[in-house]
Amino acid sequence: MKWTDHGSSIELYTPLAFNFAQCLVFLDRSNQETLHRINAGYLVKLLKFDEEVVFCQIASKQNSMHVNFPLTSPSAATRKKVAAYLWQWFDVERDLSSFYEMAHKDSILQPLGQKYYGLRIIGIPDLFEALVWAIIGQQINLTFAYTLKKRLVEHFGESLTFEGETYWLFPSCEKIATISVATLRDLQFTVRKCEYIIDIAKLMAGGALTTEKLLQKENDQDIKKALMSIRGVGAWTADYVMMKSLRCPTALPMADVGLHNALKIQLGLEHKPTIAEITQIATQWKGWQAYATFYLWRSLYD
DNA sequence: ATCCAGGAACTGT
DNA sequence: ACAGTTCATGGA
Repeated sequence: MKWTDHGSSIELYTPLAFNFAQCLVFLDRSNQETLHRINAGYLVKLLKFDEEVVFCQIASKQNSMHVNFPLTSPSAATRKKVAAYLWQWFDVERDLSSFYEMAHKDSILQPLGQKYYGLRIIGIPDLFEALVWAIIGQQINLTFAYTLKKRLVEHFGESLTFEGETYWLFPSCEKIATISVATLRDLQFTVRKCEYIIDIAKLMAGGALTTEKLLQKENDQDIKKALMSIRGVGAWTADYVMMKSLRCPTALPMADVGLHNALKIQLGLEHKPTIAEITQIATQWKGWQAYATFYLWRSLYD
């Protein structure tokens, strides 16, 4: 991580193949998003580390992201954690040169690699948030998924209001571990999803499931198996979480409807491609399946 | 109305 | 292992 701690602000130095504006397009894809906000080109996000809430304004500069704390004065240790979070969130560490090399030779990715050059996979560093968001999104349209997430966040998350706008933190697993299925049902989650989410909250609150434990596995197959052993986590959710939270570059959520739609559009097909066709197409993406998927998702927001 | 949505568990073969 | 069914509700 390359950064400077200025005390009242911090600065993260981003590589050439990094485009903040492209990342903002993805971050701005829903007007129901409650976990960050975009105001006149800068990004606002609430974070919390060790009981310390941090209000961050993130602006893009020439070769850096500049982060201000207009409402709180985080400690030096917390400033470092903020830097690490943002570095993770935007996948800044990743060297994309071989991805673009591959994309250049792939007829589908070639135009996307050029158009969205510098776009990073916007992650979900918090494993609990990633799992819950994936489960919420199972088999419902994205608009409704955002509605459900908003309800969950606004019922069980912490918030902070600044200049008339309220900013939210995703609820902790400890908090969700204490609520009942009936309580979640009231927010119009299905009984199954209530059970999945509360069970996972308990697993994580108890320390049985952590990012560290998953990353200690021998290989990605073992990580996927461990995730899929959790009730409510199938292949799609496992790959989604590996892609967005565990940062596995080869994760490929094969059953993803967004991926199917993007491919249909990019290939000019009448119908969505079959799993067999996608498997065939994806052989080109070896090592970069997650980035290929993300660039295709991005193509849905032009 | 009708189809489908950033699927997964369950059931029967 | 594999295919069909159920869950369950809103968006377009």
